[in-house]
Amino acid sequence: MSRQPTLRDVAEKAGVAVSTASRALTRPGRISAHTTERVRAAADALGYTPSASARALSSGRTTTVALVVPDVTNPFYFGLVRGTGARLREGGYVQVLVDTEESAEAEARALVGLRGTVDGAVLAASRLTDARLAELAADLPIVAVNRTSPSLAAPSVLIDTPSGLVQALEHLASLGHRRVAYASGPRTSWSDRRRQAALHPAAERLGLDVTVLGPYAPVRTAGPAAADAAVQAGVTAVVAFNDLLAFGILERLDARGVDVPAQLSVVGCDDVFGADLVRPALTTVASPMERAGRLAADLLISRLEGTGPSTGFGTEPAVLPTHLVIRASTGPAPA
Amino acid sequence: MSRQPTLRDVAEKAGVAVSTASRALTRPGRISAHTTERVRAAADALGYTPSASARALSSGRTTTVALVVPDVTNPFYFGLVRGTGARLREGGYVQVLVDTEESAEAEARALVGLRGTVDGAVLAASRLTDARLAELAADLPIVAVNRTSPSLAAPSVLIDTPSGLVQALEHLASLGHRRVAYASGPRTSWSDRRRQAALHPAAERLGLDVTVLGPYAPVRTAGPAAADAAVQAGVTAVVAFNDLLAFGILERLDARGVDVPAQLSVVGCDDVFGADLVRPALTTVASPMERAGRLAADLLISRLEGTGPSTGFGTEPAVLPTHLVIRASTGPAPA
DNA sequence: GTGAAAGCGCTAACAG
DNA sequence: CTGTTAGCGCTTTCAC
Repeated sequence: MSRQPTLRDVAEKAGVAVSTASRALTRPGRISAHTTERVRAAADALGYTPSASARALSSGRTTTVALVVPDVTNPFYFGLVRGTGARLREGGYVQVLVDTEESAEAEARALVGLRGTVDGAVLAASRLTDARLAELAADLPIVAVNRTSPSLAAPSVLIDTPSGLVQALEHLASLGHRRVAYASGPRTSWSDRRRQAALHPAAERLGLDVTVLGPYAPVRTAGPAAADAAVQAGVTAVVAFNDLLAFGILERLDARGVDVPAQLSVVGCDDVFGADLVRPALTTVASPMERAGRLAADLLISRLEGTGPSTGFGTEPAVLPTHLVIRASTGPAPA
Repeated sequence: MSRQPTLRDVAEKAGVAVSTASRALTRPGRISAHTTERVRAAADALGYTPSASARALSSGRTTTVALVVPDVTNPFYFGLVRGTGARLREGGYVQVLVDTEESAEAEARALVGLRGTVDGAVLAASRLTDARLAELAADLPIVAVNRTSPSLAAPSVLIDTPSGLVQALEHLASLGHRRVAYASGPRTSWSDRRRQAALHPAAERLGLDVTVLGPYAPVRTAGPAAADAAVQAGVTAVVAFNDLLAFGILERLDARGVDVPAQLSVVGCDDVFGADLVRPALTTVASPMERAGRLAADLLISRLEGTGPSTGFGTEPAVLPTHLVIRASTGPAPA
């Protein structure tokens, strides 16, 4: 190939002005059918494909949006990826996924770098400080998922995991458990704080004695420590910050010969891939991630296209309900 | 904010020409320390961030590359994502992930849409036809992973799963198995054909009787059918096209009360997340996906920067070895 | 309905 | 070392 054909080449070949060619290709209404046809023909005779950056530079729009996640390989985000992807595709946008590897700095860098490359972004579990987030949101339309803050000038959607945890507590209480442990997540985790805040009042109401263990990293390898701590604490049930942690707990318990659920019940959070693969299958709080993704993309699109509920700014976060999925890892409290 | 500051604003504020500002910001060598400092100061006083599309348009470089996968939520690709991501970051590139949802058309569309947005792309398990692939590769530097073709004018890296399968066969033979089944993948899968081709000669050499079952979709829900077929075939071991399928087989076997590995041994492929989570833990062929990712990114970068082994074109595919991970799902053949 | 021309923000020669 | 000057390929007024 000598050189990618440009719109100019197309126009020349069709015998029209570049502006006409541009219109014919992008706004098929205002040009005569005949001309449009000629241009179209010339375009694919030449194998013409528009330059994204040129188009972006002159129009200010890229029709692509970013989904920024802390870790693409965390199964928790799978549903989100699918949900935003589906809605975005319907809206004619291309989705690009950016992995920040749990780093606030990488997240900020990506967001800055993306300016001009994407029309907007959906931020999942953003690690940014409120201030930095607000600052970046001023430059790029943003929708946050599982993250919000008073100062945040962007729509957000929240997964109501705290209420799911309360359901888990009720479930355990109904099985006769009295002493349960909560294997907490990272101290810096906003989600963990929300969960703990919901846990204590519910425990009180249900007459449950809740011991907080941890904090633990939300990964499988942190499970053994949590399992040992739970056994030590003498509880009959343990609720984990997330499924990954619960997987590790299950493994350790198995290795120590502690029978689940006969001696100890285990509850996870998120219902990720694998939760029904482990033995015993994990009772867990399921989040409607795909719905969350669709909703987030929806909010972003209406913001981008000026449609929808005014600006969406200052709106209360959309809160999505979760539900408890009861599997084999929970059972009656030991006598 | 009224308007994003441009390089021009920075230059004005610093009292220099835009070109000087440009150089000060991007090539800190050729400008006096003093001027560079002034420009830098002006830039962040204004909160200047360069426009990606303008830069791309005029320089022809975007410093971002795409990783195109059939399904981002398939754990098989996790290592790849990490590998390319790491190498790309080291090289100063931004990685964007594109999910084609197993559709050749979406893949082609993405690739065309990406032209001008990315400098190149790593294609994992491309679904495109040879012709279409060659055509697109002419427009955009591409490196293929687990896909190659005679006509392909792009470097490629292959995972040598076939040899891993042969190791699995040897393992089974050494355990006394004589009759084994292969639960095959999609008929259109290039990988499956390669695997079958390796399977038969090895089986012959080892004196194994191999029955091919399927084809099955490479998903967990296809497992039960495969499990039933294996039982019906009267084999003592079954090797699955991939781990997902093996998971489904394990589940079904458990449900039917068939003891693994006492009555039937099961081997998977890929060693994905979850393989050591299931019970019994799955014996499987592990692929060095992270290495593959690094290598692919490496090849792409040297192609982009004109470094490395000439063009890399016409090069033989790089082949990466796999190894068998023996866990609890395989054992001695039943007497 | 169609053409001419003016940039979008930046980089890259080419002069000094 | 720094300023001037062209564009990169496209969209978009503004005329005709």
